[in-house]
Amino acid sequence: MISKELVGASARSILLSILKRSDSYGYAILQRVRELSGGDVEWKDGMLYPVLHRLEDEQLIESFWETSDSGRKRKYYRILPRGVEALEAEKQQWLRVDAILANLWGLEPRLTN
Amino acid sequence: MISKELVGASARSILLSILKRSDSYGYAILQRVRELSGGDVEWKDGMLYPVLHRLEDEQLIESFWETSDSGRKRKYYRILPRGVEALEAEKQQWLRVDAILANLWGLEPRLTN
DNA sequence: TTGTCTACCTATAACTTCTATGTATAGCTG
DNA sequence: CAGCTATACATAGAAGTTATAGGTAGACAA
Repeated sequence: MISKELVGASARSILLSILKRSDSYGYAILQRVRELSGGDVEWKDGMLYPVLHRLEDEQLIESFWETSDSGRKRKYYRILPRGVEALEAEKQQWLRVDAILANLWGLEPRLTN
Repeated sequence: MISKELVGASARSILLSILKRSDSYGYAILQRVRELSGGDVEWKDGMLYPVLHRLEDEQLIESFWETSDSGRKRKYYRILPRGVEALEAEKQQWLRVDAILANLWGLEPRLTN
């Protein structure tokens, strides 16, 4: 299990990264995260939706409704240019902190780009 | 500048890592962090002390007073065995999340040991 | 018709964090 | 020696965040 601080600190980056790859909707995102983390990161839906709404408020993503073949309605999210920029900034910050920790832990620094 | 979420998520690991290397006290820790991060992580003292007290409450570290040559009193902190274990756990968590992000970002996975 | 999975949403209690502020001493400079 | 800066520690409380628990509802299978 991953601590809630870490989950919180990585949530926006993970969400934006998933949406950068392709548009998606809440339920599918939850499954994707579970899959990516091998079950270590267990987001509840009640945690995900407020974050999505927040990202939308900040105009990093936008949403649109679609109806699936089964007739079920899904609210899709799409990353916006501002979101791509924000993701890049968050990535740089993550790598910066990672470098500090790697240094303290005597790990090889990551070769960025 | 690093976001407060990331600062928060890394704070305990950074503190425990510093103390694992050697005992230290608040003011010196602040300077060490500033130095390690090249100024990117700017902890205020009002942010540090509550975290130190918290770690002490959790018995991950302990404190003792010393008087420096200059006659100034300093409250030193020393990592406890439980703290070393906690640090190792936090490290594993960090690396786990880092692996997820590295995957999403198409970076080389870090070779852990 | 009962249950499970899909799908979305929100109020609020609980928690955390930062700001502002306080105390006090050492040592330097004019 | 007055005034300033750096050192050193501490906490109250405002402001903010987050997780829990709860709610709605349709599709589908047993």
